[in-house]
Amino acid sequence: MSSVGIKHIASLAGVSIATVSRTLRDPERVSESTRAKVLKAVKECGYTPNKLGVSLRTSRTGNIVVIIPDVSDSFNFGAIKSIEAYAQQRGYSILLGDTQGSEELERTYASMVRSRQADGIIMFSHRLPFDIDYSIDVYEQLPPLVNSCETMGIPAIPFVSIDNTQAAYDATQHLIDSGHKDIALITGNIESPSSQHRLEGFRKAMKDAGIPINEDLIHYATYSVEDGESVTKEILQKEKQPTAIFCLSDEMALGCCSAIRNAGLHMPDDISVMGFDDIPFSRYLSPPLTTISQPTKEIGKTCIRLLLDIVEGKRPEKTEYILPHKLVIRESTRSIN
Amino acid sequence: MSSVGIKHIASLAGVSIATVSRTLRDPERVSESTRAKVLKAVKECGYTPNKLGVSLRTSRTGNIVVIIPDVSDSFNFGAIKSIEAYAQQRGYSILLGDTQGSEELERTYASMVRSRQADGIIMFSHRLPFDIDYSIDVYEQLPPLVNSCETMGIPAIPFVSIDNTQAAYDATQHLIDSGHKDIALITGNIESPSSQHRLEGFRKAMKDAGIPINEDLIHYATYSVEDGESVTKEILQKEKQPTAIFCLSDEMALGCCSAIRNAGLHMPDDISVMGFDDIPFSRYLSPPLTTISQPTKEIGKTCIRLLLDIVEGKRPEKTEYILPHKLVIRESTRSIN
DNA sequence: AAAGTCAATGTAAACGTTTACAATGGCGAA
DNA sequence: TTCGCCATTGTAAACGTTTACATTGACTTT
Repeated sequence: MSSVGIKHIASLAGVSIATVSRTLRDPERVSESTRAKVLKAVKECGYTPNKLGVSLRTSRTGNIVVIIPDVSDSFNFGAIKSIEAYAQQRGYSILLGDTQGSEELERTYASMVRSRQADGIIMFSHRLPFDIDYSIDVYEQLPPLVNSCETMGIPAIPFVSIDNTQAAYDATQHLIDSGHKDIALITGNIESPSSQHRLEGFRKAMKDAGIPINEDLIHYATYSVEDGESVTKEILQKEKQPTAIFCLSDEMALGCCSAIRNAGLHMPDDISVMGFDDIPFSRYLSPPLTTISQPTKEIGKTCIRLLLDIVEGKRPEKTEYILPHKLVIRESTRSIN
Repeated sequence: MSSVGIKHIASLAGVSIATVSRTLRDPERVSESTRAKVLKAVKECGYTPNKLGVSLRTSRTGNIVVIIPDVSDSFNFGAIKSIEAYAQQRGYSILLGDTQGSEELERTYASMVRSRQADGIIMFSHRLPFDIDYSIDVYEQLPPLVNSCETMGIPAIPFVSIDNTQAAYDATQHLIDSGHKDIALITGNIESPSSQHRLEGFRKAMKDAGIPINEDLIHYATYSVEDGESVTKEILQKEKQPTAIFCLSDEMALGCCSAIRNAGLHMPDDISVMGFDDIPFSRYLSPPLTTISQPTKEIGKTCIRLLLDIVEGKRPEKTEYILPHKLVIRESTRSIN
């Protein structure tokens, strides 16, 4: 991979470097004949402008970094895809940063904007990935940043999400309407606002229905297949079993279903399972999973639109964007009335 | 986000910019007292070196771009994770580029190394993402590049993969050993070498067993859930049905299983299903999927190790790295002897 | 013919670093 | 005292661009 610069092209075409630059950025500004000469030289050398030089000069990179705790969590796919599509439309590239949940990696990727390798951040996690000094203006210290699906609880940072409380309320309500009273709940990482809100929604629905909550039926775990499986195993070993299990993510529900099957039980006859997220796989499970569907495409698009506006200097009107969710009833739950 | 540069720190600490740079890169080279002054100024301003400036000067970025047709294909997870882990260990960052199968996007991401935003590429696709001139030395024109799971058929480009032919042979052999003769096959995108080799392995196993191949049972599709589902639907509508279906990816197998269930049939009693890849979900399916397991962690680690060596100037000894696969027998296939 | 306009191009500074080379000064050896 | 050494620091060039400003010369207007 040889390295030709603008100077080389300039001398090859017999013009100044300014003319080469102009030919490439703003072709109208040069005469047709010089343009031809320059483009010929460019083609001959396979010249590509050094983006470092460009970005250094213009202080814009055209890169957006998307920070995700785990790319392998299927829930994020929809959002990522629409983020990519829209970004590309506006001339930006998306750099995906998978952090495996590590705060250190979150900070590493986030530092790409501080160190001028990217123009903004979309963050799928609730931790602020850098330190700020709350004694001085917070706004001034923030890079362009939008929160997806989670919130950091800092008013200056816009976030896009569904109403997790209401969604969990709706899911719980559906189970209650179907006659379930003994409902076990498996949460995601309880430090994340999304988990907290979903738990809250569950409690509220139970309370509104006048069903006392048995705290033993609330299990604290993480949004992973493995936890769904191991916690369900525990649940099934107890003496008194719930008639339904509400998993706060579909990934967990997947593990949950597997544990139920391994115990020789059947869904939804022996036990109902409710998921949350509606990941692409859920409809292919057997039985297909009843769950809460999030408008991931819309979430992604809203995030990136918001972020690019901020990058380009427009402050967003709102700082909270709550998008509608949907209860998707499939075959993993049944009425026991 | 204020923007302080090295100059500002220098004047704040009362030293030259060279000293600031030295303090940060090679602290031993400055006296303890100046070091203290500089570090104090750095902390006060929250100074982070502008990576563009650094990279421009040093012509190294510390970034590796990983180009994947589709992050949502679960098969890639294992490799990505180990790539990330090892890269971080060696001080590099991974930028994930999802291309949605678009050649244009492949080229966009690949151009990051030509435009000096990244040092090398790991490519999960079989298309060369830039033009090269075969009339002059190919080696000279290639950026640091390693192929994962697919090969571009260019000897100068190292690739890491399993022996797809043998793996498909083994899978087919297992079905044959179990008494299956009428085996339907669903391929991935037949332009990819991996699909071609797997198909080849299937043919060879059938031939070696003396079973004539019914070309009507070979279906050309893509490695997606949707295709697995629709093709299986077709298969099940035919008069004479196979006793087994071999899907060349687990994603397809997932759709295949769903179609079988929807047709009111049961696995493995009515029909056996063989997958390929052993994605994380496969063990959680009902019934758990019999499939070929790829050593994704090893593949990823080999790729990144190879690539970083190339980036740092060492030519790899070999250009072909074939890692061992494994037949994983679960419950979606049965013997009909 | 003189003045003014305008399109096309060139010159040089700037972006933020690293680093070769030069300069400084303290200290020990002769 | 003089010299050389060495640790520490500074100066300035370089990396590859973009762009404000200056220059040139052709053409129009008076």
